[in-house]
Amino acid sequence: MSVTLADVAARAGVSAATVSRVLNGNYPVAGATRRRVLRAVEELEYVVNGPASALAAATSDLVGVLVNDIADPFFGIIASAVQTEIGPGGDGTRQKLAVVCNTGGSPERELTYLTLLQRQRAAAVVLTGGALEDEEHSAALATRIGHLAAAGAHTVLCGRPPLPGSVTDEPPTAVTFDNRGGARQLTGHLLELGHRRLGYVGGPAARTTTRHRLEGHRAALAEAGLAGDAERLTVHGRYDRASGYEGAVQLLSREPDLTAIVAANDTVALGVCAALRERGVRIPEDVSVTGFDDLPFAADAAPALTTVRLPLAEAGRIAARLALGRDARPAGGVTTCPATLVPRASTGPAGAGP
Amino acid sequence: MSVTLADVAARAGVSAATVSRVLNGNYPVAGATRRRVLRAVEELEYVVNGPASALAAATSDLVGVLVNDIADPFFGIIASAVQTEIGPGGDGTRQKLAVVCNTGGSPERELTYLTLLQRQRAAAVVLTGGALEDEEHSAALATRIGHLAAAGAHTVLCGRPPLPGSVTDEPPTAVTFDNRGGARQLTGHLLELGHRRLGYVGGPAARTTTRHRLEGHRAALAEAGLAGDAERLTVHGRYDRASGYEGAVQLLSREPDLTAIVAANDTVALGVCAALRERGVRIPEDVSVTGFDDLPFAADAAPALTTVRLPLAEAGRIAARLALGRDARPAGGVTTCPATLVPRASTGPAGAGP
DNA sequence: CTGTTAGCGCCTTCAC
DNA sequence: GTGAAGGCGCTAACAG
Repeated sequence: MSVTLADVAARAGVSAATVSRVLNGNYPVAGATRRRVLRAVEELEYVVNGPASALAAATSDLVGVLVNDIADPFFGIIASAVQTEIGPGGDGTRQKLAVVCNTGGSPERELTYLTLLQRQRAAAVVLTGGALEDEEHSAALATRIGHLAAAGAHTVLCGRPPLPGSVTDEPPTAVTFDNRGGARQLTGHLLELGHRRLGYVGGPAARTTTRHRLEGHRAALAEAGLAGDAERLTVHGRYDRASGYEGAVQLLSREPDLTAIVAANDTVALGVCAALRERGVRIPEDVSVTGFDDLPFAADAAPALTTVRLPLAEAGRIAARLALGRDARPAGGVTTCPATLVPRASTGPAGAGP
Repeated sequence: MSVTLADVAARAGVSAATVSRVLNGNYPVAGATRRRVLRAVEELEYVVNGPASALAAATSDLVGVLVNDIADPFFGIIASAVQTEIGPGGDGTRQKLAVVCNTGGSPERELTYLTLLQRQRAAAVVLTGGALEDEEHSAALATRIGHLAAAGAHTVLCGRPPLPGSVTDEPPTAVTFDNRGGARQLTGHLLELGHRRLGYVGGPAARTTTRHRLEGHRAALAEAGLAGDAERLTVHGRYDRASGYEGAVQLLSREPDLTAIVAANDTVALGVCAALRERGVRIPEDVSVTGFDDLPFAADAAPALTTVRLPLAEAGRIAARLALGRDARPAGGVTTCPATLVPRASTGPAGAGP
């Protein structure tokens, strides 16, 4: 049916092995021979059979990228960076393809996809997004990652802390964000502006990202002697706009005198803003609002969001290089990306509250 | 090294063929046998070798998704829908994996990726985003799609018009957006508000999406007897924020009395808004601004963007089903998704201009 | 530098 | 309903 290596070999008057060598460029071949082979490839419009070569070589050109939801720019930006790094124009290495898997934040799907990637003999895997904090799941994850490693695929965590790691194996490499530090700075910024009653709309409980950001927030509060109310002024939700809306409404009913609301991320912050606007609360005159991540839309929101910038693309790039073994594993296995406070119009001096 | 079909077969006391049948569920196997096999699979933690089965079966579980840039929510939303449709929870069919390819809008990369997908023996391909209007490229594209088809992979265009199509082969299926109609409505809305001097910041020239939106705009203008100025008041750029910014500046210098600016899409519109804001031009009191696509951030921009909603997720879903052959090819091969005007705060009655 | 020889692990007729 | 056997197209030693 379709043209094979053997066809090319016949046409070029060489053996299949030689054609393979030319195509993979990992073995010396005489210039003239190489040219003849390449011409035959052209003429026959030969296209390598990926599965066949993956079978024989026991590795494929696929790189798995697990994300919560690729429609969310947070993940889109990371995935885009990964794909750029592994894609065309890369150094000598073969073009790799990114297999994007939406887990929807579900731990089971995370495991399922890891197995599916193992089945494909993926060359590497980048596992993004905050992790569920659950012993059992972590263990299951470690097992899957171990299987992948056994098959030669490095797994790199991106945006999640390193796994506990068994005693024998070295835990997978991780690229993390300084969520704690960023959150600390952010709340510090509000405190400096004179805010004393701060609400917090967090992400889903039992997620590393959620916890770290909340910890940073609490740390800043504690430093200012405001730890007492923290618990009462915290609500949890999902990382979406609706959660921000609901969270703001709830916080306002719990504490009508709030002068600031810290949101789990930019998207949640938009929901918070929407709720406030609907109630005629001015931002930031009455209530200041902050986001997290500094996604592209944050600068264009109404008002422009004060937030914390995370170098998402950079992290994706690093994770990809690490996963492919292009860069050496850092000591300790963890690379931490800095978080930067970005003050904008959504925060201002503490006023009287709504 | 790793456990194979044969190992499972041995453990279950059956032949490899039987195990294969159980795993693929496409052949009758006695209940007891099936259970024994499944147990052996569990016990051995057997994971199918994807490349091997792809080689033998001459088809893989991969579905290609070509996008301009997965970091752009426009594409992220479509890709997410595709991935959801082909992913877990699907009907009986095997879990498929999405291979996301960033073309960056480059025609060469588009071709390269198509070939790479052919090499992987992809089961289907969804080609999103506006197309370059160029005979030669269209022909090359048609050829590649033909090769893919020969290998059993349907290609579905999503968000781009059907390819010319050779005489012999039927052209690939397409899911398109009513860009022309949407643009017509949008400009009609501005005209109704009394605007007469409208600027247009378009996307890259020679792209179908760009042209269709511009045509809709011009059609509305012509209907109102305003075709004369259209050419002079149009600038082209990329589909990004910076282009919107530059475009607005340029338009304003060409025609200081503009009362409305129509942007190629929401992202460009944000750039336009930023430029206007910086110059102290009020939106919409002085100048109205419109976007296109209705991406999630449009509602939260400052001010909320009047735009045209495109059912992106729906389109992605449909394209995926068509590509996998889950749904029948519609008559004519083209499914058109409607575009809906979404009036928000960024447009208002025509004032005196800036 | 190039050809020969074995598989890689699975699917799929074909028999039974 | 199940087993046996051949081959999918390529790579990787091993010779030469």
